[in-house]
Amino acid sequence: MISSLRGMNDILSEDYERFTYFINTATEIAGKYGFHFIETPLLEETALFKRSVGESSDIVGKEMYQFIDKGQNDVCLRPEGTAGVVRAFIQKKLDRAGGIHKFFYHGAMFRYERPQKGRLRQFHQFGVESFGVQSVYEDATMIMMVSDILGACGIGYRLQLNSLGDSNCMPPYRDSLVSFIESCEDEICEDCLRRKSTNPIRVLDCKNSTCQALYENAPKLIHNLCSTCQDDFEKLKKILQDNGIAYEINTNLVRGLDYYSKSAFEFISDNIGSQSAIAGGGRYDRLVEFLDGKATPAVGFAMGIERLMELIQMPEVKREGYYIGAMDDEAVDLVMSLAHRKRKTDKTTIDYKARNLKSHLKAADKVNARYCAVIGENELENNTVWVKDLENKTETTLKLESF
RNA sequence: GUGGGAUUAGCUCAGUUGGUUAGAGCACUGGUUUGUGGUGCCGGGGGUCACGGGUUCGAGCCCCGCAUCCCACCCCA
Repeated sequence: MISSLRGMNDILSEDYERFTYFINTATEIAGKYGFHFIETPLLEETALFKRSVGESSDIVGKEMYQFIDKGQNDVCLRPEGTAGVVRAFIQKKLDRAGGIHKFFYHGAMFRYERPQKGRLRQFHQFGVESFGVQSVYEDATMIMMVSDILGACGIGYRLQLNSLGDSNCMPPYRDSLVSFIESCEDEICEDCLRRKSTNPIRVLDCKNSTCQALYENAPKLIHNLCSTCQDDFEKLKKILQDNGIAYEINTNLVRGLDYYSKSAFEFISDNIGSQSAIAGGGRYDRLVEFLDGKATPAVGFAMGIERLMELIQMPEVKREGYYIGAMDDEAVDLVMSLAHRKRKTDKTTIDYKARNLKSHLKAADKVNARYCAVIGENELENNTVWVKDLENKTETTLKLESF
């Protein structure tokens, strides 16, 4: 037997119901916020991710499905969604067109990691990207949208916030942090030593307890923001407060992708195991120019659909449509024609075999039909059909024409 | 990449110190007078006990290997 690759799952039956319910709910809300669907390729040039996600990130460093195709192109299955959307935005020259452009997407992402609860090699994200809005109100709007989507699905969360600064305040902060790291270089772990030269900010969320103890005294970016970043961060907090969205500040929230600046946020669930981030995002004002576009402010987020699946409160399933069955072999042809007609307007299930009434009622119940319609000898003689409403338990006999 | 656990029917799981033909519940399926479902009753099918070796008169059970899954580290959605 051939089975699916490690970390790559089939989605069907009840899982599929939940999956599509989420997509539909999120799509509807994104529409209300004025976002439009964008589909980008699953396969992109490797350089796109190296330049956007960043070579220092784990994603690019060790998790990409990268290979050389038959035309000798170095390509990658996308590990995340933002890079492709930004590439499309630039390629369609929307950066030069100016104005505001808002997109949402959903689809498969690929990361070569060891699978565990809430972590797959092929997983699905729903994400949005907003281009051309520099205002911090848009950052708040992103968070409100995530909150709305989670709310509509009945999912509880904790929201963590941080500011990563901008090109004014980040570089000097980085320098002072590097000096600090060097001051205790002998005591930190190997990973941190590597991070010092690749992406020093990342040492802050090192899980090693010795390191954490040392970093207690490290300079915090949040205390070294320039006035613009500081003002925006204060404003963001105020907007969230005004709109009843609770948050906690996590100064160690740095996020694994290099392109973020200013607002960074993560939505956490405490009910799904150790892979607890259900949504994450932030501002990435420099990314469009890093990818050779005209400088354009941007902000976005992504949600991990598989992680949300078990948290979604599904609406109650209602009985729907018809089940049609025959009690006499002579009636099967008629049942077939009736079903064909009914399907123009209603969900209809039929049984090709003549059975007794009880069997048909059982079967109708099992497919969750609203009505069970049966044709037996009596009905055949009179050109009628017997119909029972399985919800109200009422029954009638109708002329075939009026069924 | 590093640990730990698991693997017996479609699913969830029993299976005694190693001893006949490996079980249960659910699911599936047939019947239950040609007339009433979701909740009655009676039947039925379904297993290379993950895979490969080894020990033994004898292995689902013990030993070794391997694969896969799960959980965690790491990182993230």
